[in-house]
Amino acid sequence: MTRAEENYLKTIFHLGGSSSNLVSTNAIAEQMETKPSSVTDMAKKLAEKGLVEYTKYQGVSLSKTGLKTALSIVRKHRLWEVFLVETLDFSWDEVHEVAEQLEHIKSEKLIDRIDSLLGHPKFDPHGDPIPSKDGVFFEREQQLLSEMKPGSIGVCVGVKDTSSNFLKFLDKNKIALGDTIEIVEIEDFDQSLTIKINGQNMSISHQIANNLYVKKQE
Amino acid sequence: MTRAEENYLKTIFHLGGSSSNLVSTNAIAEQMETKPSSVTDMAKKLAEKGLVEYTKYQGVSLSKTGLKTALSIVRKHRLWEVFLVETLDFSWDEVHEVAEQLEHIKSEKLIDRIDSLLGHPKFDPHGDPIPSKDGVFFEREQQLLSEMKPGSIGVCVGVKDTSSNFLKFLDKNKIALGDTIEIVEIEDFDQSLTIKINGQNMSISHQIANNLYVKKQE
DNA sequence: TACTAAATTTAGACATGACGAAAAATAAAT
DNA sequence: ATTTATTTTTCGTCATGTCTAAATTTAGTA
Repeated sequence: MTRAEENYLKTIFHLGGSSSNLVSTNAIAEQMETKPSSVTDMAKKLAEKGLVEYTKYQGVSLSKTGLKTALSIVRKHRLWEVFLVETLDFSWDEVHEVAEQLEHIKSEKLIDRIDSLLGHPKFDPHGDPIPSKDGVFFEREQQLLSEMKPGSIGVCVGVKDTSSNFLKFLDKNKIALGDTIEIVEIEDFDQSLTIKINGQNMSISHQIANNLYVKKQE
Repeated sequence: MTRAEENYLKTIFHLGGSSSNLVSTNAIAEQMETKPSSVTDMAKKLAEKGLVEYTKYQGVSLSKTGLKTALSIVRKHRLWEVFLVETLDFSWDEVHEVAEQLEHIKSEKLIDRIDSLLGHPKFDPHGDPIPSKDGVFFEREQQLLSEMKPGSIGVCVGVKDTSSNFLKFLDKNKIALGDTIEIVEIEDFDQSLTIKINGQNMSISHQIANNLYVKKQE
């Protein structure tokens, strides 16, 4: 399994291409910052190897083994992110790039030991679930903060955008995973929201709310 | 800098190709388990980039920047080995392969943090010195056990052969770095030695003694 | 339904890194 | 000094993964 192949599988997974759900060549190309023609080439190759199902002009989806492989890479990526934050004091906006490299290290023993060292974490620093060794993980019930109604209360459980810029913004404004957020008001004009967090009211744009996952409190 | 280039630089370094000392194409090919013709190709490329000096039919040696690069890779390799042993409980015969992969991870911050976490170790699990960030390292005074005379005493400080087989043999026979070894006798017939270690006499072949570095005690 | 626009694939090309066979240079030996 | 053997290089080829330009298919619209 080459690095390129692994990256394609991972991308298809992130675009939702599991359980016969088709992902378009264009979508993959855009996500990977490559050209559609390159994606077509690779789609053929992965289909040949039985890692994806591919029908010309229709798109690709992960096969059973393709999904298994993708999950193992995602598992490694997320565990390394936890390691970088917990053990090496990286901040959550610095870990992605490095984890992109570390996820390709081939050693089952290594990732198992990292997993143990960290106490078998269930979520990465951005709140994304970490698949278990056999590919099981629980997609947490969550919704975007932007989908909540005024008056409702939620706990911040994850971020959609993991760009350094967005994460630094959250740090600067003292918004962290685990914080409780109450929607005070939503502005009709621009959908910006007033939220109550850490006992204080603050205003955030729709775009911010659209990239924060919360778990609704009853 | 590609992975292949890094591996060539590392190999040239290990074959002693620094400070204008020429290393032959054949030697590199053998060490890397590749063909001399491939080495020639890469030698040209590295010379083009100013990482080695290369004269046709003469051999290659590392340039100043080539040496610097090689040292940084060796540093990473050895620090990762320490990490695997100290933090993740790998045994010293399991670390090489994984470190061969980890040494290519590109993140200065990562390796600096690993270095800190480990307390800035000076030697790797096989006794090889770890270059500092600016490429300085002290080659310890050492000699092969096979070069010692009967009656002399030394402390085991490193291994020449780092193969899993050899290291497992040492484990099995309770020979570890730091142990004091006295040469009791050398057999004329086959150069096998009787040594006193941990208060007990044992016999080891010349080949074993030829792969153990000791520091002579006065 | 026919036409256009968008998405996708094909075909030819390139860079990297490796290989084998044959040619060239160096080293060794008579 | 000339032949022989060894080392090293050159040359053509191949696999991987990418790209551009052109051709094809699909989808959308009049």
